Amino acid sequence: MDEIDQTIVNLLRTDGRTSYAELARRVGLTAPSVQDRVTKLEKNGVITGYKAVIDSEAIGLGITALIGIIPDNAADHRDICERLRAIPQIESCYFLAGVECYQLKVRVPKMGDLEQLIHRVGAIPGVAQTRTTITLSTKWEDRPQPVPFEQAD
Amino acid sequence: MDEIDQTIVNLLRTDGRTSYAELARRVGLTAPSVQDRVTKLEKNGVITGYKAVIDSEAIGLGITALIGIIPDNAADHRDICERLRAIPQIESCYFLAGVECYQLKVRVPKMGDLEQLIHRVGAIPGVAQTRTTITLSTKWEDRPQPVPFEQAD
DNA sequence: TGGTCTGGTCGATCTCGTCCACTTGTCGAG
DNA sequence: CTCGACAAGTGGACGAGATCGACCAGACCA
Repeated sequence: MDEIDQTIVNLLRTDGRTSYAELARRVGLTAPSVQDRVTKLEKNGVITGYKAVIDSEAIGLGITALIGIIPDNAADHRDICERLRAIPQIESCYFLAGVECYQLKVRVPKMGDLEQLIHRVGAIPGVAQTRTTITLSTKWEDRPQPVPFEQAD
Repeated sequence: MDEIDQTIVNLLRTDGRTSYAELARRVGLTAPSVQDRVTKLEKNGVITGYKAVIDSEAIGLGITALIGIIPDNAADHRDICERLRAIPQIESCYFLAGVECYQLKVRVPKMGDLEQLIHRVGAIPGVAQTRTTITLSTKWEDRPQPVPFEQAD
């Protein structure tokens, strides 16, 4: 993971469809060697995938909400996690240090769907309480921050 | 935005580097027509970009935290938002319906950086209080949820 | 000194992206 | 009913990109 790898990662992070030829021009190498580096970055788990960024509202997922989960004492986290994973509307799931030990980011088409979703999460064994916050607007999301400095492989 | 567009969006959402030729095979069209559809989806703001997904830990951003912001009465939200945007470590920023009117997702290399960041956010005029929660682990993040149903353009 | 390994270049070949002309189907106006 | 306009797709052609193998230079070590 040298400076060239960092540049490649930064470029792909901002535009995931940049061609190898273009990357090669940017970093001053040839396409095959860039491809080789990218393949290694993928193998090493630095690059874990590529995604098109979609406007949620445009595909009918107009409502975004954050749901905090407070567990009870008997909570089986493995089980909770599995059941959460089975709910497709949960786009992100963080395990937190705090009273609310999970935070979920969910997206649904309508308020009724959110209500249903909250009930479904609340019904999971081990979940004592949930706290939902509606997002009024997303100022920005997943903005790529440049690779901070040289880093071991 | 018909069924074919939805399939294309779903495919690109899971793998943003899928070639037009491959998309064409999947949806039963030719490459040029798929390209035409994708271009339109980009123009209409359905597809807003493409990103490589990077393992934050692998690039030295091992610490993820959520910061809630409680504003004071004199808060100028335009100004707060601008100042937040200027902080690169803030990867996402949501405007919420609640006492904590913003929630930030931040990533930093070390705890010291997080402390510094909290002070910087707390020093923004209009910010009365911040509440930071460390994420112990990210179960999953930005999992693409399929396009829910037919949707007007 | 010589062998090996890593990371790069070069060139050939195949696929893909992209442009353009043509076709088909739909719909509204005359 | 017919005509023209428009949207959406097809097919072909051509240039650019992806990909593979062969080869090369420097680092490292026995």
